[in-house]
Amino acid sequence: MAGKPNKRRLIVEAALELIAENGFHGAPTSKIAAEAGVGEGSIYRHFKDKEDLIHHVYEYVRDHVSEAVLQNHDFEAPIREQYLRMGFNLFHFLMENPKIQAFNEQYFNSPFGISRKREMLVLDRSKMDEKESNVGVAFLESAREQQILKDLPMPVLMSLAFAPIVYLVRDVSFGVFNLDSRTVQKTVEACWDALKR
Amino acid sequence: MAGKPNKRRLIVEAALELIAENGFHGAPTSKIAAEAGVGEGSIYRHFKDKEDLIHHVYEYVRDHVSEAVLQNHDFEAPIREQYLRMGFNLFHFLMENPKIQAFNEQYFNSPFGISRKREMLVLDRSKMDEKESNVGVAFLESAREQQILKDLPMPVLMSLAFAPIVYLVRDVSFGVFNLDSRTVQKTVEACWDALKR
Amino acid sequence: MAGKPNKRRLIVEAALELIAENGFHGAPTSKIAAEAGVGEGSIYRHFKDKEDLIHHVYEYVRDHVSEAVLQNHDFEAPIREQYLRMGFNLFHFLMENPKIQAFNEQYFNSPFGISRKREMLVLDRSKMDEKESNVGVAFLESAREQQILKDLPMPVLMSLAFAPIVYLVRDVSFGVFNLDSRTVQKTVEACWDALKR
Amino acid sequence: MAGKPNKRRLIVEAALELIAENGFHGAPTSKIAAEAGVGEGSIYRHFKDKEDLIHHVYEYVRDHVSEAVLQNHDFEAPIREQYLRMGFNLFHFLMENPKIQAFNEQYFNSPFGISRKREMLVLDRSKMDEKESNVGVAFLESAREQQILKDLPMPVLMSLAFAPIVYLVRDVSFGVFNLDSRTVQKTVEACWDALKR
DNA sequence: AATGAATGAGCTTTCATTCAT
DNA sequence: GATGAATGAAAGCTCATTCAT
Repeated sequence: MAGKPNKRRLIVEAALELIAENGFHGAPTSKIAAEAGVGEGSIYRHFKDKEDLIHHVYEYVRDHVSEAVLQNHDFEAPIREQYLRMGFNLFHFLMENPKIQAFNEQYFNSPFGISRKREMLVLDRSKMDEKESNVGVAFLESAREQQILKDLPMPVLMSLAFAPIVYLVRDVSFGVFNLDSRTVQKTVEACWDALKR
Repeated sequence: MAGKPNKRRLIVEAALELIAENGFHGAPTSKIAAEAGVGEGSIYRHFKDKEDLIHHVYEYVRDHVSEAVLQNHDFEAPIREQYLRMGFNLFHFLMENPKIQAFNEQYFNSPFGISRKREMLVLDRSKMDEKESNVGVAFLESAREQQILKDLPMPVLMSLAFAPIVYLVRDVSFGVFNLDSRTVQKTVEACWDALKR
Repeated sequence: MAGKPNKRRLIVEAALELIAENGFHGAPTSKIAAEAGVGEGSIYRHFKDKEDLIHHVYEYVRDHVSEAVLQNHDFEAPIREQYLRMGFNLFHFLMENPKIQAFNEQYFNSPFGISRKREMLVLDRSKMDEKESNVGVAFLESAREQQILKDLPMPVLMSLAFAPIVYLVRDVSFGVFNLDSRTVQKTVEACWDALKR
Repeated sequence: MAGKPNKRRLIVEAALELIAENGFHGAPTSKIAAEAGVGEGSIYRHFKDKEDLIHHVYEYVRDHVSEAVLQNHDFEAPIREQYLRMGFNLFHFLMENPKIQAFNEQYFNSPFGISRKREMLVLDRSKMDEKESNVGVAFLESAREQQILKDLPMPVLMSLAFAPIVYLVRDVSFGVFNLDSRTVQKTVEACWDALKR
């Protein structure tokens, strides 16, 4: 299987690694190329420019997060169970992939991520949800319709559901403190208290 | 009072403005000096280097946030009221000071902020809380002791209490959507549901 | 005839077009290959390197100019008539083929053209004239021998005969002004005044 | 007098030298800086970018040519004498300053010079003549009004008057052949025959 | 023969920092 | 103290050329 080393992917992963560890400043194209084991010019065969590469790294990251969040998901389970599973999944995935977490934070607080957000606004809302929205939106929307969740706008529900988790992981990644699995569970349950009616 | 233009402060405020608006990329020392109305060399008389300056901008920002959160605070009010007031304050302060919000996000997700966090870990824990922790920690700690809040580690409580607010403000700043005052109120109340026992 | 698409010629013409329109800067080998409809590598099967290609473009251009100048030439006509015809021909050909004019100017004022000139100096003088000299030389030489023209060195006669025309065409190509056919005629006649004894 | 080495001028002269000798390709900013004896960054303190520098080199060159052409000019002398003096001056100046000639040719046949010409067209005609036109225009215009010259458009007169000289100098510069002073004189006189009624 | 992905030297430009004034 | 001209390392990107297919 495979065979071709898939240069494009190597470049994306090298960029992810370097940006996560050193920020955009610490990820010059020369280092990215070296880390990926390709020539500097090859980056520009696969991506229009550095910005384009970074957006593709984001998509790579987003897809992995989405996949992880849905791991072992049981669409028949009660809504609460479904949410707890997603929260738990997200927590553990980010903890085990601190680079992804680190990249995401860098991205969304840089001109790159901002311009991406801006572009998203131009797109039709439904399309945007479909492609972009991190699986969570659809789930929360349906739960809100079932009157299980508080009647709040979607961005608010998204924040209540996932922001504490992401913030916490950041602190844990930086080694500020540690969380045992039981506390993680209780944290996600607390988020549920914020969401539920 | 006043009289001296306080060059140091002018530089800090110029840096805050530029970084908030254009990111670290868009804030070269030459522009900061121009914006502050001082010579380029003068920055290095007041700060060891650019990194040092940026850390001082952070401190400036942090102090303003702390002050804003405590505005009109009634230490005698019920804990819930106290928290709602703080959440509300934070929300409105960040909304009305998008530059501070923007800077904070940039800072905490850049090598600058990370190295700051790393340094903080070296400091004595209690000292850190004293200097650093955004007033909220003391408040939450006492409320937890009174068994009003869930028995969770402080970083978890901090996340539940403030992360959704900060995330939401980011989206609002980017113009993704708008929040009326009533929804803000309900959002902070939802956070309280996550915190309370 | 035809049948083979003559890749070599396609490449030369693509290069001519691009260099004329965008200068040497705007004519990377990748674009030349694309414009010619061949693979990038194929250029190097037909030409040693880019410089070699450019010299061949020049030869292509030179041959076309020479042919055009001799159009409808009557070797029996009076010398003056012969010259006027040549001047007129040159003028109109360059006006109608601005790319050829544009390429020529680029070429003769670039390191490529200069090195070409240098090489020519090494060649035997008579051979050079035969191959290189734009038909005009032989004509002027014979007219000088007949004592119709001033007794000046050949390069001087060539300049008097053709330089004003070439310069004028450049200005016209750039759109600086326009020339009606009658003025062209009078211009060539003026050049004749410079040449004739 | 002097004292300051005038960095700006050093850069302009270094650029002139390198472009004249090696073409635009052979004049990277790094070499220009080295030749001028300044840091690479200093170029950008004095000029917006490389293009800006090149335009300034042109102005430097143009001013020197204009000055040289008017050397020992006697505005009271007969028109013919005045023209012969100008032609002679131009010839000798370019011969003695082959770099200026070489630069000029490069410039006017590059995107730089073309864009300059385009800009010139936008300017008011009279202003353009005043600032730009190489002294010759005013002279020829007045002579035409006095009915001494043929009644031809100004660009035509300019070509007849100066193009043969410039072309010849190019050949001489490249070492194709040599001209004694007497032949130069006769060449300029031949140009006069083209101009005069 | 023909291709075009891959390369890396070399380009223009920026910017944190220094230091003579 | 304060300045800002000068610097040069390092950045993003291009493109002539090669070579495995």
